[in-house]
Amino acid sequence: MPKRGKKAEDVDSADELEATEPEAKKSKKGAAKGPKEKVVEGPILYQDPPNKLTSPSGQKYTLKVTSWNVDGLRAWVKKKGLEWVREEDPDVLCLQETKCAEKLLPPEMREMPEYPHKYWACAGAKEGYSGVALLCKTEPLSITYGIGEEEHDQEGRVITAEFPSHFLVTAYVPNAGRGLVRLEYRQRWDAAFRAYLRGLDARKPLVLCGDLNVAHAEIDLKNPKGNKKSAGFTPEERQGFGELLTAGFTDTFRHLYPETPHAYTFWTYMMNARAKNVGWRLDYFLVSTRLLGELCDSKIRSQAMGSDHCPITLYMAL
Amino acid sequence: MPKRGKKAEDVDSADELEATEPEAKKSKKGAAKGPKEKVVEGPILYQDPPNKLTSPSGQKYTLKVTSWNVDGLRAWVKKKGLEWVREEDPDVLCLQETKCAEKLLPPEMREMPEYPHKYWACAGAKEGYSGVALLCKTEPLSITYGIGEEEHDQEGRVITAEFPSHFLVTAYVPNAGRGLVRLEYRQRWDAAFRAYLRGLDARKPLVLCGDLNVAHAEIDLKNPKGNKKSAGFTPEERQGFGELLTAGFTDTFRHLYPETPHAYTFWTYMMNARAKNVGWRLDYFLVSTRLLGELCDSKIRSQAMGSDHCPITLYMAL
DNA sequence: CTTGATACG
DNA sequence: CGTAGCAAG
Repeated sequence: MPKRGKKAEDVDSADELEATEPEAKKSKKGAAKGPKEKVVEGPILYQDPPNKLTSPSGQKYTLKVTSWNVDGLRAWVKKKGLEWVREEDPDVLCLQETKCAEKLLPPEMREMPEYPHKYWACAGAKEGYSGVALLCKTEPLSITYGIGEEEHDQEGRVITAEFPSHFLVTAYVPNAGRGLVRLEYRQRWDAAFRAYLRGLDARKPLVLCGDLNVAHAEIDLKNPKGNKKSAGFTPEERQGFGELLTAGFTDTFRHLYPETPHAYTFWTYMMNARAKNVGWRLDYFLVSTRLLGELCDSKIRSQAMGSDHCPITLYMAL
Repeated sequence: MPKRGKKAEDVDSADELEATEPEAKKSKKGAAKGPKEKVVEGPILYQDPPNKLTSPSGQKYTLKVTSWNVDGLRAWVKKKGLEWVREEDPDVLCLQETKCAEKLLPPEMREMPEYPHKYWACAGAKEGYSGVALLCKTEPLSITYGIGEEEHDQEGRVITAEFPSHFLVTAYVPNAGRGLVRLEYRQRWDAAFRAYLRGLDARKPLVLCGDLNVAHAEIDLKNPKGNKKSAGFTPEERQGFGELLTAGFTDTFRHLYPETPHAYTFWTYMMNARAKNVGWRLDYFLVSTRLLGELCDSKIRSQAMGSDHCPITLYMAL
């Protein structure tokens, strides 16, 4: 991800550059054009297609899940995040980066009668860091926190809900950090998390959602060239994601839309990145590959504001 | 000063109490009144009288000084503090609690062609703590920083400007702290500062302004009873102020308005204290007592917003 | 309640 | 750029 104080690694045209670049650009590719024409290159936005509500075999969806990295639950609530959720009305709501101890939850969040079953995981040590939540309309058979490994379960990053037909896992995968200071730890995490998911998958098929903190392929971020050494797009992290797919899981969005570019779920707050759609796809729904017959749609709700990530929604006919 | 999380020590009627108190109050002091009358006890505000621009002997003022604890220069600039200053247009502007390293000064502050002579004192160790400034229209003969004692000169609290007829000292006196953790240090400061001022005063008469972080007498704060153990109103601090007066200096505001109550220069941001005028007089103009013949007026600009303190202005015919 | 510095992203 | 916690007032 882009670093502070550096020259916009992931921004094709920073505001400062726009002023000087155009002449050179036009002289190259606009050679045939008349000198009067003013080239206003608007940002390439992404238009999510209409929701497909049936599975390949024509079954109507029975499960709607929304996942959102809220980047601070309290600020997100103030920015009307909950109103968007009420409109979307998923059966299960998964939140990442809540950054909020349970006792400090906003009352509006505590209430939510639509979701009587609420589960919170918070960072043990550092208050206001990490943290995930899972809210359900119907009660899960069971809930577990973490992935069963001491080293990886101190930061409130994973909640697993067991339902009759499947597991639902929500995760906030550790960021490799500025200067990749935590890349080595991230690789250990990736291996442990993969093993955890394999274990679940051996019992029941699963749905995994959340901020996996990696853009898998070049198509998954605006500026792949400039970010090969940035947290979230290193070869190590990308390969970790690849191994997850190899282990029997499928990236639902990319499965359904294998060639669709400019589909991102995160934009740095810096440099007006969101307005320019200079983003990354870091948030995913992965499913056990044997669930693909039940997959209806995997959506990116780019319009929803309130965080530096946007929400994503999955429809399954389970 | 009032403490966090406690029940408004200095607030006569907290919002929560207002709802329940009136009945009891009315039955006592409103016994003769009809039951229909609704007693709306508005806060007792302070109305600063019109500026007196001449000295007792009838000389027009020649020096106008404004002092303001800005509680963070950068936030204060954003809140249009400078626009108020431009309107007030003093000859010398003294600021306390700038909380800003010189290199981080807002450009608007750097400019200010009205004040070509600008002097900044910042805390050496802790960035964004303490700090005072002195801005002049005419160049002082000399400027010194601190009070000449190592122990007391690490936090950017004093600037002294020498002019032909007088010294001008601006100070941000150390707060005794929550739980009076720094009261002992404060007493050492008071003694050292007093000695410093005595030394100056032996050379030329002086004007001292700034946040002296003490309410001298009961008239100088809303709730004297409840604050005898609060920083800013302990016997130790009050006595320190008394000794300053004994040393040959006069509190100009109180000299001119010996009986005027509800005249404050600070209100905690908490509990809506300013709207209720639950405040303290912590900001002063003291002058060498032999300058009283040249004193025109000492004003409290309670309406000026942008900080938890308001500015004060002195007019002298020097 | 509000400021600013710092950690993290 | 923006959200946290913290220290200080």
